Amino acid sequence: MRELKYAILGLVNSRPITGYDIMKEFNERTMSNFWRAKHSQIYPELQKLVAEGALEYEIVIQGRKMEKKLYHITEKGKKDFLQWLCKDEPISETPKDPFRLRSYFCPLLSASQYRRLLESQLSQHQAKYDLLSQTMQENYTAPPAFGTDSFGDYIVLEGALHRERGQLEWLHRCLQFIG
Amino acid sequence: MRELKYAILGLVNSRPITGYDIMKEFNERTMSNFWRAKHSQIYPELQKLVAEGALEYEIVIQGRKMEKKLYHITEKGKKDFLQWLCKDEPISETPKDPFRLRSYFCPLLSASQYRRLLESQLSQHQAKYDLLSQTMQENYTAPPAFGTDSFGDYIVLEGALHRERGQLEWLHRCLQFIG
DNA sequence: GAGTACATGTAATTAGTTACATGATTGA
DNA sequence: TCAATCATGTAACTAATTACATGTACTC
Repeated sequence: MRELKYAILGLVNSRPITGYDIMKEFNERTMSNFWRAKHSQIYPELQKLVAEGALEYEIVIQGRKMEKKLYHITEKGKKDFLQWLCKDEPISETPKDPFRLRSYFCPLLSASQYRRLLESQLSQHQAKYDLLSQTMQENYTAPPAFGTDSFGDYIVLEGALHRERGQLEWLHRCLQFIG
Repeated sequence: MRELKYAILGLVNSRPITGYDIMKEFNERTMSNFWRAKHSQIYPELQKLVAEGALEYEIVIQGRKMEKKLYHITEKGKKDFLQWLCKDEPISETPKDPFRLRSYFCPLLSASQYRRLLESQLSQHQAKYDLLSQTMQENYTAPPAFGTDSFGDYIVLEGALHRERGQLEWLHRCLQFIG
């Protein structure tokens, strides 16, 4: 489905950007709440998108001589992206989840062993939830209006909070069962 | 992390089983709520597990001459599996989500276009939730005790319900914002 | 006899991770 | 000058999907 392609096109569409900054978006910014990619996947994809005519780049000199490639979207890239954006696709496959896989086989563990695993998951998910909560508080006093630039950011952050909340509730329920 | 390996070992550990039936577990049973695999991935992995000494098989004749391979777990396989099962691993990476990717860029769509996408997602997730709900009602009058065979089945079904509930709540919240 | 489900495989491709590899810039 | 970060790439490998390929058994 070339999702990485469209994730990149979306970013370049919003502003001229380097491969390095695209990587930061994927791994450190809001984007990381629903898509991640390493630089080793991003750079080849950028080259492919230039070859396809969806992107162009200019060389920019940083400092004395370091070369950066600043990518711009082309008309073709913009058309491609907007066409993808409004497509109504069936809900994606249920994501693979290694902890649920363990949980499925948990009757083979002792209660104390499984409790230990649950508590570890719980504390990590709680930390993640707290961090998301904090980001929300620090960045939004009120929900931004639909159509404003930050609306996308806001709703996916809301989505991440809902997802973590569901996860935490489930983990608490599991703990409750094993007593 | 060889998760497919352990998913298969867990199934074979519970009973002697054919590759075909493993495929059914992955794609039609409870397992499909947190792990999926096609037969083209399962059969080679089974061969690998036999080569590793984690599984053995016997040929069983079905009808006149059709050969089935009935897989059994070995002591080594059992040890491998139990060792994996009690391992406390860090929470898995946030799953990739194509609809959230679209949502992130939704300010480029009109309200009616994005509403259409949201409503489509909503009805599909609602249908999934209803199906899970029904499965729960049909199979469990009361939660099974920890340690019983059906406990694993039960909690991952609970997990799937929590996940879908979180997703539905988020989609409703998005709809609410665009009015 | 036809259609569906049972049963098992391989080949080609795409997606993604880990490791290898290099060099410049910035701030302490 | 040292360390962290900026910046860009490739190679090897693992994971997963799609397509190709074949034949049997069961039920209507």
